[in-house]
Amino acid sequence: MTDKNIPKAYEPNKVEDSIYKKWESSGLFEPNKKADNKPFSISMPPPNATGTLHLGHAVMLAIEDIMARYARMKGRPTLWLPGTDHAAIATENKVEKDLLKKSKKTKQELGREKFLKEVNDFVASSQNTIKKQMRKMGASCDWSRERYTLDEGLSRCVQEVFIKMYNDGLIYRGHRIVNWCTRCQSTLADDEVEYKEQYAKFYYLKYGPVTIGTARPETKVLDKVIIVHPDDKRYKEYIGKSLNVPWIDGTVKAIFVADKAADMDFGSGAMTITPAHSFLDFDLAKKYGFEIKQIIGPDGKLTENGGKFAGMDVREAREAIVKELDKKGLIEKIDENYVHNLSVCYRCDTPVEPLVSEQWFVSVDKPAREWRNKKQSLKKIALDAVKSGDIEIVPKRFNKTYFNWMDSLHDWCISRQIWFGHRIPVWYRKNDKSDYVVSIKSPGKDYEQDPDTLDTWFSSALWTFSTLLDKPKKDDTLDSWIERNRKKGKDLANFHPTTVMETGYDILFFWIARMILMTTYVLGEIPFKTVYLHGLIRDKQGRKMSKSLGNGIDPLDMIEKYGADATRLSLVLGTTAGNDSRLYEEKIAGYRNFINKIWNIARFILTSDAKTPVQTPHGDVSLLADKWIESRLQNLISETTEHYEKYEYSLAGEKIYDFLWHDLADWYVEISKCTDAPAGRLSLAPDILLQAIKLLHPFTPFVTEEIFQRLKKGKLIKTDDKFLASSEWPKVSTRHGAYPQKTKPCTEDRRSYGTRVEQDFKVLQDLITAIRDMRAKYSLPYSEKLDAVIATRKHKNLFQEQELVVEALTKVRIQVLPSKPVEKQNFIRSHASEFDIFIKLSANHFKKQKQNLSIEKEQLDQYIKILEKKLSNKNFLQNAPENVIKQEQEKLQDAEKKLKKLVHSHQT
RNA sequence: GGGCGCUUAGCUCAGCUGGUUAGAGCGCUUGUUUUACACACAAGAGGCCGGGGGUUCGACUCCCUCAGCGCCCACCA
Repeated sequence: MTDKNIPKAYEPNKVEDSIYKKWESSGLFEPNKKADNKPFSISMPPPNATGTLHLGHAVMLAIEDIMARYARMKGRPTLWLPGTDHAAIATENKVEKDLLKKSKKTKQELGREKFLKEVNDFVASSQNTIKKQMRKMGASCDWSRERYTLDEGLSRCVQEVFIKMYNDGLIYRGHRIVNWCTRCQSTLADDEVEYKEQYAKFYYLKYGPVTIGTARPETKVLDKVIIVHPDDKRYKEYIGKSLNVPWIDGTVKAIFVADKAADMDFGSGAMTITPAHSFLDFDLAKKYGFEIKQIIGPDGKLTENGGKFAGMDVREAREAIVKELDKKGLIEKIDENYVHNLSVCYRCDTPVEPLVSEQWFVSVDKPAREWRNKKQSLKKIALDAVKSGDIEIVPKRFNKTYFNWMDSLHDWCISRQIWFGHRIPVWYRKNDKSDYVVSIKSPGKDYEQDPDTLDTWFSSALWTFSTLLDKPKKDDTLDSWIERNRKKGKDLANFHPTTVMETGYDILFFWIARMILMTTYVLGEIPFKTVYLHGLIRDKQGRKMSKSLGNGIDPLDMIEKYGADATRLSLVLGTTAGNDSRLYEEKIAGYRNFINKIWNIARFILTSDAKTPVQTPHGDVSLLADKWIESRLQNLISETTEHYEKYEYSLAGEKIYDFLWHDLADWYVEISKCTDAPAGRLSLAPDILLQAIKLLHPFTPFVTEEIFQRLKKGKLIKTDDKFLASSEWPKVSTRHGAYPQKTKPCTEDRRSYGTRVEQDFKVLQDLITAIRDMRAKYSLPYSEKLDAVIATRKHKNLFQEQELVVEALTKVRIQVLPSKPVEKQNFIRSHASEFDIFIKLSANHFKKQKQNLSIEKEQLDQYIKILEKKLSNKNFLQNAPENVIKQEQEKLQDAEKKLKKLVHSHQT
């Protein structure tokens, strides 16, 4: 069978989309019900519904697709569940900005309902973009089960979980200090705050008999408690006393309190506290029962407590207050070079104000539920899930990071003062906030729903199981709903806990930790058995990719230019779990070349008519090359399967790459080209290629599928599989009379790696390379046929057998002898450890070679003499700088080495 | 301050539980229109595996230490 209609170069954008469509419509992305192995499931970390595909998504999709495709081919019912995230603050911010630009209106002006309609419209229109882009990547996820964090089922789940937690006393409303973004007008969780180092003025202020330091004088208006360390001798006399102190807005009555919170070595060792605007001070105030008075309001302006500064925004107030302090002579000095960690909002970069506010919290320390026969807190359970080994984190070192974070976890503030998201299912009686009902439906007309929404991570935390639940019934409670879904045949029963959670290490805390926290609570089981963390993609210099630096790479551009397969390889190969990797275009181009290489191996096989296809794997394989490639393939299958199992995708991919290019293409195909072997021999190529592209398919689904279809159409392989994507994973076998597997190093002789066949073939390769080397060194073009004598005892039979192969690949006719030829005239020689090569040249040619040699040798000799003379010159040695002498010595050594080599290789 | 990672060829990186001659891609040098591929082929150059010390028959690999780079967490009034 031949097919001459194959493009010379693989053209990904001509085939990828249609291949994807065929896969998707065939239903192969849905779990195979006939498969009877243990199920494999993976929840896709949902990209933001309004985002576009970036490299972070691309890596995620590439790795997860590898996992899913591998599992599928291994015969496991495989579910990779896709979805999108409403990304509350991020989306709301975006729409807010657009709105302001478009119609110069704020969201408040528009009103809640209309604004939410805007947001939902925007989501609906942009959601499809990212879904299309995910398909471009080749992601084999089950679109029939696609979910959205704000869809009906998930919203219900979120609210039901809230209610359950409230009833269990795990969600409470509290007046506490929180991080407040004055731009978003909302609270932020601890980990939604970022810190930016910057220079700030640091003021030393006279406060009665002591000096206090601060970078934020505007918060200090009402300060009247001085904390000093109990062991601090300087302030011993004051402890417990109170005195009148002239201060910003008149005189305040200040008291001294001893607490170890004060650092004796920092500043003056004395500090005043601002309970309403500092986490540490808030705790101290609670501890001692001090008054907590708000100075800064949610609008970022000073409240009426700020006296004459009330109404000023923070910056203004700072200036005014510093002026006032200066006027009163209370400024001792100002340090201009103070490095300050400014806290900013992770979404909009606005400085964050810690302030006291009434919010909803999840308690992580209260006893929550039974876990291993003991009632334990959310935190304890989440710690145990990893400590016990039930959840395995890859790479392991992130266990420690996880424990550290979990250990120091505080109660989680879950209410956000934004509109887009899951509204808190709490209803207040009008005019009385303390009279409220927690329920999904309104309890009555005189009730109003809490205007706040839930932290976006609250819904994400339920992702692995909430996406597997069926449609809730009207009167379902969380428990009845879950109970029903635990029944045999239901997705939750089949696929939860999920097998793997794959994501970037940057959201270990945001997401992974919270999923563990919430899922163990709701279901009493872990959300996933393994967490695989990938690293971040950086540019070639190792910098983060960002819009402002303009160093970003758009994965879609790369797919367009080089194909999805090449793009995927560039994101997975040469990387390891948990480590960042660098990406640049040449790297992708390199993998494009590889894809093209595979294409051309297939093209060769498809277009060469000399070979009879192998109908069935058979035992009659007697040629060394056949045995060798078969042995290599079997090793490849066993090695790469092991790597896949251990999540070592980079290693697996590189080994397949190496096999296809450097074993199959460079040697097997080359040999098969030039041997006039009997039909049926050297014709394993189609089958070997098939096995290899199966192994590679999870990495490069498109090109391998395209090749498979063409091999099938050309009847070069025997298969009933509709798609390569749904074919069976290769198994290690001894078919084709393959030799036994390469084993671990033997105990008695560690040098005897590999099989006999592979060793023999290696020697053959060495011989061919050595002859080619001689051709290059002596400038002997391949157009000139040559004769050579190979002297070897050890490999006499091998070389004699492989005479034709050697001749075809080197254009040198060889004669194999057990010893060196007697007549050595006109021979050039090369020596290897187990054989010697003597190539016969014509008398003329030989003379020319000798001349070349002698000229080169003479030049080197002269150079060495000069250097030696220089280095024995006392003057030079005494006066020249050390590094120059060293350089000269090195030059001499190099030259001597070169000469030795030259003489050696030209010996006749 | 606490924790973690990295340092291997010019560049970007592999190298699993210690064991052949330390590998790959790109780049470089030389040659080649060899009937799959110039997105190619062939050959080659290039490495005290960050420094020092230790364990071992044997260390890129394990331990200690120093140096440089990077990340995460905490956060100082």
